[in-house]
Amino acid sequence: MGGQSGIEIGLNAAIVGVRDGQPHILVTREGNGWDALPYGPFAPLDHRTLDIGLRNWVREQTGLELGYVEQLYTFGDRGRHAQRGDTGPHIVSVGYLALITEDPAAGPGGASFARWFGYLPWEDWRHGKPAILTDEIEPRLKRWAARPDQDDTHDLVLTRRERLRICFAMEGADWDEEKVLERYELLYEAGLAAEAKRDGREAVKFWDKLPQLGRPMQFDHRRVLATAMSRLRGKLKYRPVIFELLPDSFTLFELQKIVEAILGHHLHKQNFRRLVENAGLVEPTGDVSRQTGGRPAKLFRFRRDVLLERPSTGVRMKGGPG
Amino acid sequence: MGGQSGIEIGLNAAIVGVRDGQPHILVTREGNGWDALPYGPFAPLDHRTLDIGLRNWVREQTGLELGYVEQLYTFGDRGRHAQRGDTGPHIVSVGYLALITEDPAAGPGGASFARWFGYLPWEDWRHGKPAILTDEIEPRLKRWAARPDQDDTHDLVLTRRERLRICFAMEGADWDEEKVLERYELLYEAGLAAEAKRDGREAVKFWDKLPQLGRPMQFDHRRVLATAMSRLRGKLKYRPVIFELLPDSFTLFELQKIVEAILGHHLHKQNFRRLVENAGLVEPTGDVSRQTGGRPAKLFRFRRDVLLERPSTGVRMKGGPG
DNA sequence: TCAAAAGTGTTATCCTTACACCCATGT
DNA sequence: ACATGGGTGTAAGGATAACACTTTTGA
Repeated sequence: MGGQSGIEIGLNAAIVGVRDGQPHILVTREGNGWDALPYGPFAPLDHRTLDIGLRNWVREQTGLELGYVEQLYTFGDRGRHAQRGDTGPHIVSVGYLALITEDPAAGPGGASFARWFGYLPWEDWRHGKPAILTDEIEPRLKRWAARPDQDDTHDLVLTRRERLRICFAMEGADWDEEKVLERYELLYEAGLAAEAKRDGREAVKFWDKLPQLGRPMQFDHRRVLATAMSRLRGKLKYRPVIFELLPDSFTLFELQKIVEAILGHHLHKQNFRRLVENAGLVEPTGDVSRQTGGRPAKLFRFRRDVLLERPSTGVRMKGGPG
Repeated sequence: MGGQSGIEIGLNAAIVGVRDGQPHILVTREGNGWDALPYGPFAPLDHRTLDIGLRNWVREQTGLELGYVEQLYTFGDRGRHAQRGDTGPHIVSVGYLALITEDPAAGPGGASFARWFGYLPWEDWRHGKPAILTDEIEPRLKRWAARPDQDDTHDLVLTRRERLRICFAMEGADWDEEKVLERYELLYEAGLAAEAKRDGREAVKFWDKLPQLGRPMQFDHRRVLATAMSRLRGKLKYRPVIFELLPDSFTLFELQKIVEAILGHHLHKQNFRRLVENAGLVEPTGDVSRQTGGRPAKLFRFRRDVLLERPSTGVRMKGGPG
């Protein structure tokens, strides 16, 4: 077996917060114009665990004290962490999802908040099917699916056409909001993500000029972001994680708007309210908010007791009219 | 920030298969009498990805060609990978779950199949509440909960008593079959897992003599196994992963018995059959099996098409009479 | 007065759960 | 005959999804 040399572990955090009712992530803007997630190497001599390393590192860089933190996945692909020369150590990156309540103060590294749909615009169906899907992505994916897939090393249980059907709801299939990562990875594999070109993938030769399909990111950070979005969309439905993004008190409408922003589609108002209340997720504070644009709304707070109650509670909900 | 030195990435696989209707895992028996999961270091020069590294490594050691493989979690705790002296590199371990259909041939390393409930006996409720819980674990956990928890570094959202209630169904709460990892970690933290003593944890001083609470494992492998069991119990309910453990054709009774063995409790027969059939998970092969001890049973096979259909299909099922 | 959002009420449908019962085979 | 597991039918209950409608505020 070959040598074991020069491994470094990178900790990346997709730190999600809400500003103006929209989900944002904390990014740093690099010199080459590509955004990056907050990133730091794991230093085992300083940090007892990976989680502690991540927290310490984010604190040092941005002053943020992270609350909810969840490990997502560990990626080890050579070639997706490359930048030009690539003579450094092999980097294995551990992705994290963190949820915060407030706007972070801009840290020394110049971190700032950016809308997360800027990176994955095809994931936002709140205003109907995104034009970028119909106009740009689908036609190209169809061409890609028509080619044989001998060249790629993918477990060939499914054909390209079947994968398109499942991931991108082609041929009348339903759009599965949780398949964010699968979609991004497919776009990368098809050479439609700008990162594929940067990494020197073969499939890119097939395309002449490509519009920008979502803002690209440094290293494999867009993949980490996609993983974070997948996880959050899934977890929302069976754990009360959404409240890690909200202030202490909020109206049901605010809650709904944020859930919709995370899921990327509209929900049915009346049923949403009833489900949330019946599930015992919230309790009224007694106050009302008059900033609603309409009738004043009761303010609610998260009932922390639910963490001690039923094993699974979340905001499970199918789609509905806007 | 401190130095970055001597990191090694270990790949561990909890390889699950079925023998005699019971789930087993592939283990190697080490010199000191403690079992270990198949383990190998990640060699980035040889392997393009972590998954490929794991597959190659398992192939070399056991001759097994893994099918279904899923990354579980990456653990970086110093002190839980220690063995006596501990002067080696810091080891970050990436845990995997793999499912196989057939008994493996014993590999050169002397790997063998062991019942997975041997390591986590409190997880098997198929014959009622396990005696080891009532007789050994619960009384000790109550004593542990009565002590203050100043010494441990745990995010103190919950008290020890609340954690017991949630993880171990104390005070009338329901047993959540998916909390396998949380339970094992709590036992470790309380010093009730033999690994805690090996790792030199403080809490151990509190106990005089402890019976063996499940077979311990080398390094943090029992934690990886617990993670695997948690994941499998959860995933079963929304993805058709169970069929990765079954031969091409099987009776519904065999299917049910294996699901029960994974979940650790009995299911309601009639409803199980209907749910599985209604969900379109299986189709009859046309043959029957006469090895049933009763009326011959129709043989079924997994309908691979479901992978192309509804976004979530699995064997979701609440408990029922035995 | 109107737009915007807060709220209430009702109903159809599906899924889960539970119970009752008959069928075919080997010993 | 009887034990064992295979297999079918049906009904109660709860959760979801889809409607329609009223109320209260600010502009």
